Amino acid sequence: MEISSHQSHLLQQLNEQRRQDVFCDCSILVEGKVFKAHRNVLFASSGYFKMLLSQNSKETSQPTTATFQAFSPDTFTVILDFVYSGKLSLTGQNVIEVMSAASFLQMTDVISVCKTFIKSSLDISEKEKDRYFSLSDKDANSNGVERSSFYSGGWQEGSSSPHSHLSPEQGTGIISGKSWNKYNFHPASQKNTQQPLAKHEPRKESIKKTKHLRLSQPSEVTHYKSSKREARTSDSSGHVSQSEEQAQIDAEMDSPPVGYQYGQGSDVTSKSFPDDLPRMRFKCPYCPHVVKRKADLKRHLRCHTGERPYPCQACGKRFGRLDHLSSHFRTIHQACKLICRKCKRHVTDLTGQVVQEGTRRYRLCNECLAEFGIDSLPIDLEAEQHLMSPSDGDKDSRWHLSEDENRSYVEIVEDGSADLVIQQVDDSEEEEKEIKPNIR
DNA sequence: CTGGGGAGGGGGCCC
DNA sequence: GGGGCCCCCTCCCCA
Repeated sequence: MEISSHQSHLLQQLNEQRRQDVFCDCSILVEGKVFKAHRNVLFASSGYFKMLLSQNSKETSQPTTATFQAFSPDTFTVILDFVYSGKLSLTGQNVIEVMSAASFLQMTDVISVCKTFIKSSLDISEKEKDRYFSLSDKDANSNGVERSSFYSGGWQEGSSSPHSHLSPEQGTGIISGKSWNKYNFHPASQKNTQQPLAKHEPRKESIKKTKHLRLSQPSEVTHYKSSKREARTSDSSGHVSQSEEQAQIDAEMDSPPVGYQYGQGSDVTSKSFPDDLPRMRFKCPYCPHVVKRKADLKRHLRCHTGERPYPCQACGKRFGRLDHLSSHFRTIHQACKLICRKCKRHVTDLTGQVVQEGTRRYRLCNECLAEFGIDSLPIDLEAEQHLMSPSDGDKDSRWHLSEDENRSYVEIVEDGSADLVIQQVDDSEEEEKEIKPNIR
């Protein structure tokens, strides 16, 4: 006979003991703030503590003290509250740090939930953008989703699916039922978890990453490839099956603790964890990459999440970085390079002209123009400037066009590649008027 | 098949 | 922290 409330009751009791500092035999110091806890609970919840306390098992008479500087007390509060309640309080503000801390502490279930949270946030973001761009989309749902979600890792007996996943849309739910603590000991038990790594994986870049990160990683597939690239990768080596992807996650989970491997500002006072490396670096929860700045980590994370918040208003191609969009726009749509596309010679407004082919622009020298028998066609530079000039506002609305401008945009886009438009360009003037895509 | 060039993408770092 | 520049690498196309 099994009493279903026993587990939750037991956890509640332990939580009460923690709050009242009863039987607490472990102190965790986080940036000067002391957290009391039970080593049994920490051992059962975190791979990191398991390793730490295992080494300390022969000295059980001594209270264990651990010090962390890799994350804030607030973050550790979230983690500890989860350990003792199964409830994870995630917000858009803390999710990265909680995930980083969970990675450090080898709490794979927390990492999974954070990943799901981030992914869901991105989904929402994408939906909102799509809705914004699509005037006809009246059926968009999931409005007003609370970005701060409360994840309840249950000890509930009735949780049938041990790996059910939540999204912020769902609000509250169960992480992994009564067996959540098992993950910490046996990360491989996540093999069957339906946890997507991310909505959009970066294109296959394993070779490069291997070089940079000194870690072999399976190829990854982006969903934003150009058609040809997509066709090639989707049916060849670029394709990664769900199981392979999961295997990657498992490999990642099986890897040594972040702090142990990279220093990451951690310090365990009573134990001898190496800490030679620079402190206060930001560790990517998806890969071994470490950056110095949080902003760089945020940028780096986009290559895992596939988030591409910067669409080119001229061709629709999306970019994960504004500078990449700018570069793309200058190169593709502005013909900034003063080089003849055919003969590669340097051209100026006197020796060559800008050719417009659909939304693409490039320069041809007069000789090549004559060779191809293309006559100059007038182009409304003013309109072009209006078309390309971003308006004020947030990053999504910067490119929004007035109705007239929008019309001209559509016309140009629909020009197709067959029609070539020659534009007289004064280089000096163009530089002054330089069009800034998506830029303030 | 191969090499060159274009384009995209990632990291470091400065402002 | 965001924007932007520079550098480097990879992929892809094309001659």
